[in-house]
Order: sequence, then C-alpha cells, then structure tokens
Amino acid sequence: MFHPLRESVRAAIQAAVERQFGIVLADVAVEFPPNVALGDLATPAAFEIAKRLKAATGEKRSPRDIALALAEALRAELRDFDRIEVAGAGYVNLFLRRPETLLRALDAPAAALAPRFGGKVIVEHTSVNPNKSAHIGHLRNAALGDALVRILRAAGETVEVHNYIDDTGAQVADVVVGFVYIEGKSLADVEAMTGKFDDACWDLYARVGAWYAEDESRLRLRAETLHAIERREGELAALAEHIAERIARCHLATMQRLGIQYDALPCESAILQLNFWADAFERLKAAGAIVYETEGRRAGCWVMRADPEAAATADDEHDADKILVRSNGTVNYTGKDIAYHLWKLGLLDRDFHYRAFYRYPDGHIAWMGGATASEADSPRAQFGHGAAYLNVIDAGQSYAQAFVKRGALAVAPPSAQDSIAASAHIAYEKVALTPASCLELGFTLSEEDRRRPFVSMSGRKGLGVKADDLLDRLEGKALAHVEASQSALPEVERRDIARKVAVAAIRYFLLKFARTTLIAFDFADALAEQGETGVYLLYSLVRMASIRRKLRAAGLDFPAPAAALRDHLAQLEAWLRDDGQSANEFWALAALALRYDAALAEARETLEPSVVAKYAFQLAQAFSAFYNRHNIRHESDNVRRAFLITLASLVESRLRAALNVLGIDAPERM
RNA sequence: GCACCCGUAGCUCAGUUGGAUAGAGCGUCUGACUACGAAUCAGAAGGUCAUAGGUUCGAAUCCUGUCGGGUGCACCA
Repeated sequence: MFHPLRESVRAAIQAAVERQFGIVLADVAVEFPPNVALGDLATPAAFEIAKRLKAATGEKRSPRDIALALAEALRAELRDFDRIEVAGAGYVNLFLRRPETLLRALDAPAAALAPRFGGKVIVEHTSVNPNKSAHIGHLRNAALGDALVRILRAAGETVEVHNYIDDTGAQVADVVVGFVYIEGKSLADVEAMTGKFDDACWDLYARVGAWYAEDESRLRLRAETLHAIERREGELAALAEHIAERIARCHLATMQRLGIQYDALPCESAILQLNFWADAFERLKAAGAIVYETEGRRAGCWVMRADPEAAATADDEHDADKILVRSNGTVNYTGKDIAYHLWKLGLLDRDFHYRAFYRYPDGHIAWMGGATASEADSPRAQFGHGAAYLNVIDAGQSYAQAFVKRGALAVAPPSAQDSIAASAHIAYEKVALTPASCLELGFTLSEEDRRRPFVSMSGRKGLGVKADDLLDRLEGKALAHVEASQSALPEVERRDIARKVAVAAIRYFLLKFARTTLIAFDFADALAEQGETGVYLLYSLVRMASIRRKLRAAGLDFPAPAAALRDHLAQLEAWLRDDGQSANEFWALAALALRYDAALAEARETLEPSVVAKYAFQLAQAFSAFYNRHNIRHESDNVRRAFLITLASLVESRLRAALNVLGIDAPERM
C-alpha cells in the first residue's frame, strides 16, 4: 500500500514545488521516518529547494520557511492524510488517517506494481557444471535467482527461467577421464552404477585433480577427451553425454527439494552444433562491433574493442580489448556467450530443439534445449525472445559479462536498446568456508589457511559443503524438534514439516546477506534455529495458525469481518492514536505490514532479494512483540478482539507474501 | 599497472536515491513459561562507521589519498 502512496506523494511534491518555486525536482526523497510518531512518510525536499533557490536567484530562504509553504500546498493536494506537519529544521511529515487506512487496506492486495521491464524477462541462474554434486555456493546462486524470479513475478513481470548446461566443458571431460583412465570403466559400467551418482562424481573429480597433479602429462588425456566430445565421436563423447544428463538431473532434484523449478535448459553442446556463432559473427561484423587484427601479437584474431578509457590503461601484460575469435579461426567462450545472449533476446535466426527433460510433481516441465529434433515432444515449447535478460553469475565474471552486454547492444535494433540496457549481470560474491568448517568437514589445512578469515571451496580438491548433505542435516535437526513437539502427527506430516523448516532455514540464511557480501560459511550459523533465521519467520506464522485454530474452535472468525470494526471508528481512532509520549504500537505494526509492497518494489528496483528478507524478519519481530503483549483469545471486549485479530491477519497476509517471494512456505504447525 | 567488491558493536551482518537518536542477530549479564506453543519475549552493557582530507545546512552513504582483505584483467572454459 505504501508504494503507490509514496509515488503519489512524490508526484504531488514535484507539482507543488514547480508551481510555487519554479523548480523541477527530478528526484524527490520520500522516506519512512524513524518511527510513526514522526509521520508515515516524510520528505526533506525543503533543504534541496533552499539550495536550488539560492543557486538560481540568490534568494536566501530558510528550509523551515519553505517546508511550511510546501506543507500548506500538500494539504490541499493530498486527501489520505490526517495532517501534514513541519518538524525539525525543515522536514515535512505526513500522517495518514489511521482507522480509514487500516480498513481500506483489508480489501487491498498485498502488492500491485506496474511492470518495469517492457516484456518477458529471462532470468538465468544455477548453471552448475554437470560433473559433480551441487554445493552450498551453487545453492546461493539458485536461491538468489529463484527469489529474483519470484520477486519479479510478484511485481507483475513475465519471467522465463533458464538454467544453462555446460555439457561440453573441461569439468565434464575430467570426470570422463576419471571413469575411463583411472577406474577403467566403460559407458555400460557407468550406466550400471547405482547410488548417489553426483556424489560418486564429486569424489572422482577430486581424485582426477590429484591424478593430474601427480603427472601433468596426463592433462593430454583431458584435451583429447574434450576434442572427442566436441566432435561427438566415440564412447568418450557418449560417456560425457551420459554424465552431463545424469548429473543435470541430480541438480534439478536437489533444487526441487528447495522448490526451485526451471523452464528451459539450454545446452552448450547445442550452441556449438547449431552454430549459433556463425549468425552472431555476421551480425557483430555487420554492426562493426568487432574488428580483425592484422598486426601485432593478436594478428589474425577478431576482437571487441574496449571502451577508449579502458584502452588507455592497457600495458605490456594486459590488453584491454577482448578476443572473440582466435587466430586459428575458432571462437572462444566469450564469443559463444555473446551468441547465446543474442539468442536470448531473439536476435538470432537459429533456435534450439526442445525435449521434455524433467517433470515436476505439479506437472511443470523443464525443457532441454538440444541440437537434434526428437519425436514430436516440443512443438509448443517457445523460449527466448526476451525483452531483457538477468544473469545470476558470481562477481568474478563481471569483466566477461560486460562484453556480453556490449555485444548485445551493438547488434540490437534501436527499438530494443532500452530493454537491453535494463538487462544486467546480477553479480554476487561466493560462499567460502571458515577454517572451522573445513576442519569439521575433515580437511586438514595448512598453517597459512588456518590463519585466513575464510578458505575458498574447491571442487577440484573436493573441498565444499554439498547441498544435499546440508539439507539432510537441517531436516534431521528439524525432525528431532518436530518429533518432540508434534508426536501426535503421522510421520508423513512430521517429515513434511521438517522439510519446510529446513528449506526456510537454508533459504533465509542465503538470502539475508546482501549479494555483494562474501559469505564465510559456518555450520553453526547455517544450522541456527534461533535469532535472525528462517525458523523464526516460520514460528511467527505458525503462531498465527494456532491462534486461528483456537478462535475457530471457539466459534470466532479469523480474520475478523471488517464490518465488526467499521461501526466503531471512534474506538479504532483511540486505539491507533499515539499516546503523546511514544509511537502507537498498533499503528506501527500495521504500517510496517503495509510497507510490504514498498520492500518488494525496492527489491525489484535493486534486484536485491535481501531487502525482502530483512523486511520479513523485521515484521516477524514486530509481530512477536505484539503477540507477547496482547492475548487475542482471552480478550473479552468483542470489538477490541476484532481489532487485534484484524492486525494479526494483516501481518499474516504480508508476512506470507514476503516469505512466498523468498521461496519459503510455512507449515500449519511445527 | 588497471578495474571491481569489501572494511560499521567481542563475532556475523543491515543501514531507504546524502537526512531526524547508526540498527539487528549471536555472545555476555538480569528477568519472564501448569502456554492464543518459550524454536519466544522484556531489559542492560557494548560503536572515533579502517584511516586522513574534501564537498554539503547535513556524510556510514558522494569525491580524493593511504592502509588492510578478496576478485578479475588467457588466442582456458
């Protein structure tokens, strides 16, 4: 509710300022005061106006004087407010009509935002190399990406979710090498393997790393395997395909445990076979985005020029320009990535062939984008052609991602420039391990590593926290709680509750940090059930559910019918009024709940899910305090009880909406 | 060499486009359960916002320098 309100206040201020002072304020700060006793919205615009007036006309007018005039103008303009006051040196504070606002909000949706992107947004996330188990770092990527998808959808956007499968890379080749040259297995042997395949590959991949280190000439086998995979020849290629598909399925299953689904799984092998690059190459050349080097050490290469500023910083060691086509005529990774992104935006004439790869319990299908048409299973699958893309990729790829965007902008027609400009690399820092976590995992650390604040995970060393293992531990912990507190429930239900608690715990843990904050993973923190955790959030909703059950058992309504309150406006007014000393706790709670849409809007604007995570925790905290101070069930005054129920159900609806956007689902009990 | 990210309470982190008294969680200390479930709540102690300048009516936030930590700048993927 506060989002549109804020926008209308912003517009009113701009209009009033232009009319009264002849100043056009492009950005007007309309903020939430520190507490509701200072108003529901406030603007420090008078300070800015004073500065601009002085600069333009030399007229010196005090901010407070300007604020008084502005407040007067706003009073005539804005009708939702009870009063508009000037405070301090020049703040204009706006106070809502509390009873009316509360009653009106009961019928309103949690959020109603206008789409920001001009069409379908393609969000790519997860994109784990399909050669071993997913670990906690991959989980951060997926949790961020999925939350972003949910935020965008809640904000009215159309979203398509992609998970890129790099099925032809060195990492898959390494596992092939391990199976064939270390374990002496054939394709049939590998196909016959039972047990958790991704974990077997996890261990094998670490062994391959050590095996190469023993004798570096063995790296030749990787190169040979990579070539075989690229040519799609022989058993090595078939084995690679088997591994990649099987591990991709493992990853989808892991993510499914968290409730994360995908629409399309474009494969790198298809991009190569269908020769997306050929189209992209022509377009980039035609657009003048790349040039052919005829001299110097990069003679024979096609490169994308760095912008002039960056070019000036080039030295002997580092060129600023980016090579896309090597002197032997082959395209490199960045070039392929540009081609892939031109496809995402519908700027290539080629397309994948789709087959149903993974069916979710709810019937949703993840379509694999491959090179060959198969059966008739994909006639309606239509992917790509996005108006914009958002890539959830770790911050280490910022440099390459910048070139991808430049390539897309260079090729896109004028009509698509704006939406592509809105496309972005959603960069995030990785998850590292605290030295204590490494020791807990059974790894021995060097003296140097032991002293570091954190240690990077390494698939090659087998050092990392596997996603499924962590989820298992979380579920086990939650189950122990549930068995103690809900012993009457059947086991199926207890397990379902434990699963929901585990998902809430891990998702909140990964989303409460801002994207650019490096997470030093610590088992104690991740497994915590107290304090700022997903478990705490669930507990708030479980308490509401409990209240609802008790009230209904007593024949009372939850939520209370709004009609029960409409006839008692004076009473409501009294309950919601500040006491003169401090802000009113009821109104503070209601106003916080009504800021849900503002939090959602900010998260969408900044593409930062932690905004919603922090908001949800704050709201849950405020509700817990309210819960402890006021006993709803034992309230004997019918009207007051209806009032308390109304507040609780308002908080419940916004808290549930916030958790939904974070991918957290609350059980009825826990 | 250049670019990007980070430095805020003992620890882990938030901090609304520059605004009102810098906030949470954990940990420490003091209290509150025969319960609308204590996986909770109330309270206390704890900060020179790395550092030195600058801009501004106003700076944790913007600019510059310095220090410390991380990452990137391959004819690798």
